[in-house]
Amino acid sequence: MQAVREECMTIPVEQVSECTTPRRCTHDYQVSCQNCRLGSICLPLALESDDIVELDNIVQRGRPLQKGDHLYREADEFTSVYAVRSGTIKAYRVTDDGREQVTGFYFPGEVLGMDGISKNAHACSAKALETAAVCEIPFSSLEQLSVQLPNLQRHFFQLMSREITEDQQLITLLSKNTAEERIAALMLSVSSRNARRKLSATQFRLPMSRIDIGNYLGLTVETVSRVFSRLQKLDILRVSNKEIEIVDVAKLQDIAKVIIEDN
Amino acid sequence: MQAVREECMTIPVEQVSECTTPRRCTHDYQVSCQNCRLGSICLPLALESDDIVELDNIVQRGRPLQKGDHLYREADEFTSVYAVRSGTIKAYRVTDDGREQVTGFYFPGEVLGMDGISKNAHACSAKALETAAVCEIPFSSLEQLSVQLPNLQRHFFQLMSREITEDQQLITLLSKNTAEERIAALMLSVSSRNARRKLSATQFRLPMSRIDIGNYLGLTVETVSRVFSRLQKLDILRVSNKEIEIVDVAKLQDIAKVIIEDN
DNA sequence: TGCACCCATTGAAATGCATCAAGCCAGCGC
DNA sequence: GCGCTGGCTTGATGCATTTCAATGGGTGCA
Repeated sequence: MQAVREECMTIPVEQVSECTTPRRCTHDYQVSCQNCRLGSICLPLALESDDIVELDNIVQRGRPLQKGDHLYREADEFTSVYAVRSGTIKAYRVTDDGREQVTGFYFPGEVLGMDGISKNAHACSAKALETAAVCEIPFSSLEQLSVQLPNLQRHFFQLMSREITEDQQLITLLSKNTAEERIAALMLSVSSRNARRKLSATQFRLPMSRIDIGNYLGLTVETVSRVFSRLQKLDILRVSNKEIEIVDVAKLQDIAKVIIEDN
Repeated sequence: MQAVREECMTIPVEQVSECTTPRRCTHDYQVSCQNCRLGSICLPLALESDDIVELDNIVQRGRPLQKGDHLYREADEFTSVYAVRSGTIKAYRVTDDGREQVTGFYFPGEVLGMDGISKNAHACSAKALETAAVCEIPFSSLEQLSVQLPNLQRHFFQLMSREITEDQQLITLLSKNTAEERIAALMLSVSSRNARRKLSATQFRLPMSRIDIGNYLGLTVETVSRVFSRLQKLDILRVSNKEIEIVDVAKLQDIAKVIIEDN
C-alpha cells in the first residue's frame, strides 16, 4: 500500500486525480470537473451539468506540488481559492513570536484559501505535506459566475459556513478537551473524511507529522506520542509510525465524545 | 455613565440604535440602513446609496431583545443572519457532555448567524447579554439581492471570511497562549471594537460575566479573576467588577503579543 | 557503508491551571 | 432591616501537560 503511494509520488503527472488503487494510476492529468471522481464532495456539488461546464472553464489545473511546496503564503495577495485533488495540504500561520499554528489539514475534495477574501491577502500559509495536486479557482471568476449561477453562490456560501463551523468545533476541542479526547477526535475526523472518499475508515496513513498534529491540537509532540502509545496499549488504535488502524471505533468515539460528522 | 445605560435599558423602544451619549436617546426605532450610525462598519459598507435602499428593504427590525432572550438556538432552522444594532450578543454551543462553549461575542455593527448556512440550521445558540436590538436579514433575500448587487455579494463573502480569520485567531490563542495572554488579547479586542464605534478605547464596561469570559477563553472563572487581579496589581488594568480601565496599553499589548487588528 | 538529520518515543521533573473550598459583596424580595 | 442568591475573589492542593533530556529508528546522501 505504501509502496504504491511511493510509486505514485514519482509519477506526478499520472497521480493528479487521487491514486488509491494498487494498479498503476490512469487518471488524466487534465481531468475536468465533469468527470472528476471528487465531484460530489467538491465545488460542483448541486450544480446542473451545464453549469459544471461553466465552472470547469474557470478552473485552472497547474503542475502538482511537491512535498514542502507552498501553495500560497501568509500575506500573499489573494487571487484564488483552491480545491485539493490529491495529497494533503496543511494551512498554518506563524505567531508573532515565531511559532507555528496549524489551522487545518485539507484532503482531496476540500477547498481552502477562503480566509484570504476579507483582506484580499491570505491570512495563513498553505503547504503540501506530500505530493499534491490542486485546482485553482480564480476568485474574481468565481464571483462573476456566482452571479449567474445562484446555485454556485449558495454552494460557496455553504462552503465558507462549513469552514466556520469546523473552526468552532476546533475551538471547543481546544478549550474543553483533554489530550486524549483531542487525538481521538482527530483520528475520527480523518477516518470519516477518508470514508467520504470511499477509502478505508479504519486503516489509513496519516499524512502529517506528530509535530503538525500537536501543533494543530495545541499539544506538544511528546504528549501526542504518549497518547498514541496509550491508545495502542488499550487496544483502541494500532499505531505504526504514520500508519493507523482503528481497532475499536466505539471506544474511540467514546473517548472523543465529540460527534464527528461527515456530510 | 452606568446610570445612563440603565436608563436606556428601561426604555427599550428608544435605545435601539446605540445609546452612548449622556443625553436621552433620540434614535428612531425604525432607523433605516441609510442613516444608521453603524452603517460604515456593518453590511452596507461599500454599497452605493441606491443599493443601500434595496438592502434596507429586506432588513427587518424587530422588538429589542431583553437580557437572556435568545435570538436563535442551536439546531433551529436557519432563515436569517443578524446585524447587532445595540447591546451584545453571545454565541455559544452546548457540548455533548452538557457544558457550554462560548464561540463569540457580537457588538453593534457586527453580523452573526452565518454558521447556519452550511446545514440550513444554526450551529450555535445566540443570546442577549443585555438589552439588545438586531436587524434581521432574511438569507434568501440576501442571496437574491447579492445576485443583483455584486458589491453586496463581495461584502458578504468578506464578512464570512472575516469570521473565519477571527476564529483562527482564537484557535491560535487557545492553543498557544497563557491565561494572562488570552485575557490581555480579549481586553484589547474589546477595546479596539469600542474604538471602531467611536467609544472609549481605554474605559468600558464588559457586557459579559467572568464565567462567559472564561468559557470563551478556555479558562475557569477563578483563573480569569486571578488574572484580572494580577493585571491590576501590575498597574496595567483597573478593574471594578465589569468596569475596565486600561491603564497601560503598551504593557497590555506586550503581554498579549497578538496584534489586535481593527479595520 | 556510514554519517547526519529528522522524527518519534520514553522517562523524570517542573509548572500552570483546574479543582475544591471558603468568604466577600451587591442586589433584591420579603 | 434581614436573609437570600448569584457573581466575584482569594487561598490551598492536585493533576494533566509541558519541559528537559536521552535514546532509537528511518531516510537521504556522500
